[in-house]
Formats: sequence, C-alpha cells, structure tokens
Amino acid sequence: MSIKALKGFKDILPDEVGHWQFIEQTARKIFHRYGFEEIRVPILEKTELFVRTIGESTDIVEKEMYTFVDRNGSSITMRPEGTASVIRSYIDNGLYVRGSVQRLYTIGPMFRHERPQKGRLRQFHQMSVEVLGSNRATIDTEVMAMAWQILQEIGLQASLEINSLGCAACRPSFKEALQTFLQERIQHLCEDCRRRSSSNPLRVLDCKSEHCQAQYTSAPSILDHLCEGCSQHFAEVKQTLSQLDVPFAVNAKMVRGLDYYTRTTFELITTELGSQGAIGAGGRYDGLVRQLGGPEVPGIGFALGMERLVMLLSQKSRQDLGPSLDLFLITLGEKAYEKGFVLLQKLRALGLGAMMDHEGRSMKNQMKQADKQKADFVLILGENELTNLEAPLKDMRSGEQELVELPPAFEDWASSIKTKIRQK
RNA sequence: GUGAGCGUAGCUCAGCUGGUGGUAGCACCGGGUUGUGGCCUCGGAGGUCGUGGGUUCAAGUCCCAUCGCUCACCCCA
Repeated sequence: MSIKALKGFKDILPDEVGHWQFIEQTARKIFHRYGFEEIRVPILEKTELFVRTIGESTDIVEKEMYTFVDRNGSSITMRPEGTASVIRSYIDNGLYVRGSVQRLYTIGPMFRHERPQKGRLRQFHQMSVEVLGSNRATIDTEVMAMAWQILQEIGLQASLEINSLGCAACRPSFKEALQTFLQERIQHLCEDCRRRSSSNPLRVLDCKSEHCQAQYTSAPSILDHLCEGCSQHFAEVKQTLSQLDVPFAVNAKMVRGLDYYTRTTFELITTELGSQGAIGAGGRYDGLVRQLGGPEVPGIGFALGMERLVMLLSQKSRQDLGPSLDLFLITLGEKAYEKGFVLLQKLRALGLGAMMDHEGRSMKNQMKQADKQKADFVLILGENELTNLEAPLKDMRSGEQELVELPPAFEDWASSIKTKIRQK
C-alpha cells in the first residue's frame, strides 16, 4: 500500500502551478500599487492567540483547529486564518512605531480540520491583507476597491456584498431586539436556529432554511440599530464605493464567522463554485489590537481564498501558463552529447533557458521534447556539425532554420548562439 | 459530526440479466520520415478490477465488512 497524502491536503502539481503563480503575481503587483508591504509570519502560534481573537464559541475554535501539545507541554495550533498572527506580530514587534498606519499583506497556508469538499480543504491558502491604524471609512472603501481590482485583473467576476455589524456601543441593543424577536416565534424556527438564538443570535440570519428565512423578513435589521457613528461610517462607505465605481449590494443579513468583526464586513461571492461561494471576505476589527494587549488601534482586513480563485480561473481559461524555454539542444551521438552537455551549461550561465535530452532518444523524440517544453529555438548538434563547425538553428515558431557557425574555440559557442537568438 | 454517490491502465472512463479484462480516449515509447516538433498513420508497453471475506461450477459484475475518494448538509476563504 503506497503512502497517500492526508485527507484534505493536496499537492499543487506542475500543470496547475502556472495559475497559482499568475494569481499571486497579479495580487502582489496590486498590493504594492496600494502601498502594502509583505509580512511573513509563523504557521504555528500559541493556541491562546486564536481562542482570544477568533472567539471561543466559534466553529473554527470549537471544532476545526489543528491543536496539539508540543514536546514542552504547551498547547500550540496551526493557524486557521491569517489576521490573528499578523496582529500578534504587529504588537510583538511594535510595528506601530514605523508609522501610524501600517499596510500589510501575507500569503500562505491555513489549516482547518473540516470535512473536505469542493472548494474546501484542510490545508488551504489565503492571501490576506490588513490595514492597521485608521478608522476612516475611505480606508474600508479603498481595501474593497483593491480586492475588486485584483479580481478584475485576474479576469474573474464576483459580486460584492457589504454590511455593518455595528460596534460595542450599538450591537448589544440590536442583539437584544433580535433575541426578543426570536423568542416570540421560537416554535417556528429550525433546531439550529433555536440553539443559536441564545448562543449566537446574529448567526440565525444566515440560516439556509427557507422556512426560517421567511420568518426573518420581518426581523429587526442591524442597520436600523447602528449608533450615529457607525451609521455615518456605513453611509460614507457606500457613498465612496459608488464614487469609485465599485458595484456592491447591501446584505443586512450577512454575518461573519469570526467574533472580532465590527462595523464594515464584506464578502466576494461567486455562484460558479458549487456551495463554497465566498472567494474572499473580510471586515473591520476596531477593538482587536487593544484586546490582544496592543495600543488602541483600529484595523480592517480581508482574505482571498487561493484554491477558489484557481478553480474559477481554470474553469474560465484553459490557457497554458507554464514557462517556456529559449533553446532546446538536440544532440545525436555520444560525442555530440558530451560537447553539448558542456555547451548547455555555458548557455545557462549566459542567462538563457536551455534544456537537452540525456537519455539518448531519437531525433524525432527530441524534437517532441523541445515542442513540449515550448522551446523558442532548437540547435541540432551531430557528428556532421562537429566536423563542419556549423549547426542548424531552428526557429520553432516559424519553422525556419539557418546555419550558425560554431567558432573553433569551444568557449565562444554559447555567446554566438545567444547573439543569434537574441537577434530574433 | 450527518447524508448520498463512486473506487477497473499514469489520467478520464466502457464493461448489459454473473460466463476468458477494453482494437476506448489522453499521456508514454517506437516506426512511417537512414537527422527535423505540433497534424496524420501504424505498432508497442502498461492491470493484485481499492482491500478482506461470503454466495456460486463460475464474481470486475451479487452480498457483507473495511479502507479511500467525491459531492452535499454544516461551516467558511
């Protein structure tokens, strides 16, 4: 029995890695355009970090974390999301002294022990972004506009839904109103909603049951309970999103799975991935830094799900994004192979992408390899070429080929070949 | 955690009411082209039919168990 990868853990194979690189490169380019800097944080953290930030009674913390005791007896966890670690690092390293506003992004694997399905793995990858140190609504808009632009430049479509969850001042009154509403019709609700009505009432609004949703059409809306500050903030977010021509829809029933969110929350949603429609999501978390022992610093961030982006992209385009090669060197016979092997290395030292066959395959086979590797040129080196000191250089796109002189001094071959290739 | 579906070549899959594993497609190797790719054509190699048990003269096919994968619920990126 051969050894298989763990359930929910997947290899990203050479054939698909081009999509990953394209998405990452596009995103990095845009992050930098918006003044974000990369930060790389550890994959393991003390368990306490996630319990305190994400929330003790969330699904993530209750049943999805890879948590274990290390050899020293301390409880550590493989990060289930990125924000907590970045905030920890921000406080840990006193990054607020670098400037009052920090714009950070990080890309890497996250781990959640869930039942795998389409678009949901146990190890998955996120690109996540945080802005720390500003509570202006325009920052919320800027961040959403950036997420929007990344999708556009990758060539994907999604809809942006936004909501406001209020703040410590106004959310309690909404929670109370909602709970009263739920109590009044508790017997009409599904089992899950009954349970949630006391443990996490906001969550019921997200219920999938049509019967429950019918009830909730008349439920109190968080947007009616926002305090003046939150209300103004949300109004400004909507207004500036429109000014920047970012299309959005308000979804007053949107709830997020992490407890730390305040005010603006948003999701980027697609209908083309089956049941896992969120390809990106985030929101504001104004109390979080303080809560973790840092200064009173507001923050906002979001994460994009790499696997989901890759899936969308490969559904859309079948184009091959793999790397190409400058030259494939065909050798015929052992003597040519030996010379060619040294020449190959010289070509590479000059900065050319170059490959050859090492298995003594036929001419036809070597041409096929050149084609498969997307070589721009092929140089053919056999007994004749070695004696005549000239070799055919074939342009694989046009099919044309010309003889290039091979200088008697072996060392000069590579640069003369490079010159020929670069001329084209 | 709950439910459903599926495990046959490296990949995607045929295989009817049990009766000798498919000239199947893609990929791979070779020939057609004594030294020129993509297209075409001919040939070749490649399998403990997931595993274990049961029924039967006979099991890829039926039954049971087990492992694995997938999708959905839930949750979320």
